[in-house]
Amino acid sequence: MAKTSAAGRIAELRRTVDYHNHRYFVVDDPEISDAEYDLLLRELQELEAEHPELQTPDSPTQRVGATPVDAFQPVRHPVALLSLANAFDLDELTAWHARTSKLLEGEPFGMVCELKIDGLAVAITYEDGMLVTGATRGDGETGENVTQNLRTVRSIPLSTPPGQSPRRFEVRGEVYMPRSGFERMNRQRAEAGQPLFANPRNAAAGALRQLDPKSTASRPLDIFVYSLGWSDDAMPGNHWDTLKRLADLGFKLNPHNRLCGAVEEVEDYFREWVEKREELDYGIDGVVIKVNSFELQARLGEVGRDPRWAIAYKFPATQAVTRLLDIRVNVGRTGSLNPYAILEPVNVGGVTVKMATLHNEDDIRRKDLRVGDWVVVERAGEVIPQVVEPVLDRRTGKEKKFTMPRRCPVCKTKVVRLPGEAMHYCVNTSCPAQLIQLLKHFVGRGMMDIDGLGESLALAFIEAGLVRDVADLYDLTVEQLQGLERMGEKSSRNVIDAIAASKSRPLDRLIFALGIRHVGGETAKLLAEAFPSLDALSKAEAEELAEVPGVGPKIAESIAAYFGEERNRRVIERLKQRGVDPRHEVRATEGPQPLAGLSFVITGKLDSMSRQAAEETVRSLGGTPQGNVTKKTSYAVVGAGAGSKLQKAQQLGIPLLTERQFLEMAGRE
DNA sequence: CTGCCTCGAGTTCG
DNA sequence: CTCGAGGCAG
Repeated sequence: MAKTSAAGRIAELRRTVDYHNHRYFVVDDPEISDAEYDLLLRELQELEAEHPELQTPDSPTQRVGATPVDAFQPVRHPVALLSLANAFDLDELTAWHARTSKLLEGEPFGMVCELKIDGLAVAITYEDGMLVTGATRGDGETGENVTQNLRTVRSIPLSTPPGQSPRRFEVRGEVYMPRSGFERMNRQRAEAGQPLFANPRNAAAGALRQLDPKSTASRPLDIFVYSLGWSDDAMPGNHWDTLKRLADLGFKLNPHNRLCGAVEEVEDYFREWVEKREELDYGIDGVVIKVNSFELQARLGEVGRDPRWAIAYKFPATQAVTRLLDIRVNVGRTGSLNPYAILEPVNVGGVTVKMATLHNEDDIRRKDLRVGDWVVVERAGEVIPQVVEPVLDRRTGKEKKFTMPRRCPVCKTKVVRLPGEAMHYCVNTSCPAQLIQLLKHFVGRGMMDIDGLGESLALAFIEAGLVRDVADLYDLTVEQLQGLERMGEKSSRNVIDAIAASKSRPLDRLIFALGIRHVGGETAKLLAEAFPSLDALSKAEAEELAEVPGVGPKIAESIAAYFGEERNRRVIERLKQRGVDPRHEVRATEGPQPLAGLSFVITGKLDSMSRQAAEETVRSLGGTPQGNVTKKTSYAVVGAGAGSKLQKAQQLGIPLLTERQFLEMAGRE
């Protein structure tokens, strides 16, 4: 190929590759396939190899070309990267807004809201349309030169459109690692036996500090540019328009930036993202609010190192450190001894945490938790707090190791731990602790569903000696209840009525309500299908029970053992005498079954119905609702605030449905 | 025996 | 929601 035509083709290829690179990595909307892109890139590489004199540093082939360095050189920032003052609640935000209004003498001002990305701040300088330097934030004054590594981040342009950008300018942004990429990378590292990164932020920091740019290039880094650091040409007079200019120049901006007029809109923005943060493929730890006009920013100035024209509004921390005051033990319905932590009250994610479950003795030992330790408590996304780990640096040596009590804390019976099992059990079936838990279970939703009978009333029944087993409930009278604390005639009457109404619960609910070990709602349904009455079930031998699909030897043995106990037989007998003896009814399947053979996972909050109702809908139309995403899942229905299940579904490539699509499928729309 | 998948049990705060 | 454990297919 003649030299001139080669030069022409190279220029054309660079434009085309740059364009598709931008579509793929910045706009996130590719126009051509990966294979087509690779072909173009390869052609460019070959031509450049044939004509080395035509090579330029901004060519898309030159992202990873540099040789490893020994150390990073310091880079002084011409304009310091400022830190931001933090606001932690709405009051502080309101106060900031009021202060700013006052300083501006009541002049109205627009604000730009941005997500505060959990990554690393960088400053990237361009000269004559070419990327020349990339540096970390460092202390704000001086950072490290990581140009070669930043060049490998595909969403950072190596050059900007000629003639449109200032001769020299600096953009600032946050380099981060997407969660999906982080997980993929950690999986690979695990397979390769390499140490894992604790979180995407550490992984991104590690990637940026690789001395060999080839290592950086293999990590899934990305960037959101959030401001112009400085420029030697005129740029727009406010932040919002500047961001738009930067997007035009090919920089990747966060799509959720928003221009707001009133402080209420800012609060809405914040509240919106507290809720939706889990939906993003990257971590955010708050929102940043900036006064839009540069002129007003200049008038507001700075105090110390913090600009007065911007504030970072932090999300409530999802982790906190507090003191583990004590480890106590509860007795569950099955007799299991459940250790839990008493914590020095601490605010985690906006609520005060005083207690957290510790699961079992092994778990405590694995984490090496000791009474008196300072511990990290987490409440990330989920509602339930967890004790994550002890803070070993703060140990004094006075902490005490925990051992499971040898006797039941309630009835003092010796506890048993079967070989191979994680839990300790109190085997005394008439232990009062178990009775209260069993009673609570019996009356609960999904079982006998007795309205108005909660834990405190159940406890009162037991303490007053009115109830010794679940059958006693059906002998209670209005007069007896009125004798109890805080029980008037009306509420007593309601409770008695609710107890009477529970006699007509279906058989499977009653089986579930009995609280037989290993028998939950699902297994109870299977049993009710196979044995049409309580009588039939109680007479079944273990072998017969194990015939039921879904019931194996363990469950069968547990059921047989339950009905083998004299005490339980008496309770069953008395329940029957009191009219609690439902028969399994074979419900004819009716209506169309458009979802037959399909399985659904409902995740997040739906607008038009509860999750239970949605699961019931699936079942009634012939489908199977699932609790967890597996590769056999046909669809995941995604509501608001979906979390780990959504992630899993995406990983496995399970088709996702919006609530609307789901309703259409179910023929409810 | 191993590796799914499913089910059961316990769970915090307001 | 998470862990542990049971059931079952390969």
